[in-house]
Amino acid sequence: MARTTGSDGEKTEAAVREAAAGLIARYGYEAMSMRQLAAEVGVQAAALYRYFPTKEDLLFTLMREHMEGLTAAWEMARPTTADPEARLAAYVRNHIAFHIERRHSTHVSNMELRSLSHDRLTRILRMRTAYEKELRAILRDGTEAGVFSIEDTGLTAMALIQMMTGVIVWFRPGERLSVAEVTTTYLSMTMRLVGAKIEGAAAAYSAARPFGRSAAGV
Amino acid sequence: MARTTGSDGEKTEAAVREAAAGLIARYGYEAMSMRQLAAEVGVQAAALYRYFPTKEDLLFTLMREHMEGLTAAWEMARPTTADPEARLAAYVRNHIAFHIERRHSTHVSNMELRSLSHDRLTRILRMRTAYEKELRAILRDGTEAGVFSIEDTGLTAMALIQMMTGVIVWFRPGERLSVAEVTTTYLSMTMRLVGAKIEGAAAAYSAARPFGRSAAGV
DNA sequence: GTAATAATAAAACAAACGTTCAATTAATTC
DNA sequence: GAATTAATTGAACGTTTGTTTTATTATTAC
Repeated sequence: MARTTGSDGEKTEAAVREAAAGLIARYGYEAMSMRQLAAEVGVQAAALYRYFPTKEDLLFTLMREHMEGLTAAWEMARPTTADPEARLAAYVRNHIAFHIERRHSTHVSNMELRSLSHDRLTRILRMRTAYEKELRAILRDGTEAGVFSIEDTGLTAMALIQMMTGVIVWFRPGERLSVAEVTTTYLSMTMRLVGAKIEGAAAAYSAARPFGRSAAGV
Repeated sequence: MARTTGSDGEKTEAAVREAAAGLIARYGYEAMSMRQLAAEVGVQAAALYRYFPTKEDLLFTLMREHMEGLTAAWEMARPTTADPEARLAAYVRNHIAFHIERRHSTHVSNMELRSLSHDRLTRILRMRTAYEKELRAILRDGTEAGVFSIEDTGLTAMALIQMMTGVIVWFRPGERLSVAEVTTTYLSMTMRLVGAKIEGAAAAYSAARPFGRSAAGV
């Protein structure tokens, strides 16, 4: 056989991306074979090469789009206010919502960096650094304004990001806690961790913002 | 050739473990070939099978010994006092020290769980759960005693562990910060995160820290 | 309806994989 | 010093890997 009835390049490519993210998240990049991926999509392995020249190109595409999506989400969510607490709350909300929503690509982007070529690794890390820099700026501003008490901005930023991203390791939608509850708790922990001066600030923020991305699911 | 001069089973096995931890941490379990590992050790691939029947046995051994080591280290470090703050401080210190000291096997144990068979995965996860349970007990005791203010014990435990273990992602010995400095800062962050009631409690525990109080605001 | 193009299948490739086996030599035992 | 055991090599096995090539069919354009 050859071209199949109803076949469509765009649909196939999208199916490949989604299946790849799922398989790599579950089994790992090296462990996922192109034949396994093709079977998941419902095509032959050779068909994959119409969309991605190599396996690594596929991996890189997933990672690049993950980082572009994260950056874009933050640019949408970033508040205009200069208030460090409000900005930090927005950062936490956006980060958790995005990563829970895209668990698979988050796993891929965090665990499979070592499978990228040097150049591509550099490109992904540059995007990641730029994103983290936003958090450091918030922490620095807050410290200088006296609303946070932080010992080391860079170290605190890393600790916060590890803590927040770690949600995807144990969080499963539909279990004990909702996304909104998790986000609220993480927001409180974050505010205490950075020593936010105003007591109950976290609670105030979580009460005042029932919208936001998908945080309002309950 | 056959047996080489000065060859010793115990030494070779130790060399295999160490080289395997390093290679798996750097390239991943699936990406590391037995030939690559053998070359690192300085033997032929077939020689590895004298010590580990399969590649997965090797992985499992690394993980089991990592968890056994972590458990043993905590049993040594666990204080006899009932004071939740002292116990939490000891837990944080032990966790960070152990994971920085064993970066490679930590990477292996955290990233390669999916390559274990079902039974072995269960065994490793059981050990891990038991270790994490200790932290939850401390947090619960502290909350009941009124010295911590925590919203969700289980969630806080996961957040803390992710935060602490995340150190190995960015920490490199001999760079900007020493192990002692990192530990001190993480201890402060932890105490604030759990809402330790006694103001300055974190500072008290880190009284011996080698740098100033609000040193790095930049 | 016919020509052009897009999408896929089927088969094949060399390379690399984990693992096994027989042969061989070093160290140990008595 | 002969017999035994421990440690390792070198070659080979059957699979599986990512990828390429060629042929074939569905869809689109005119």
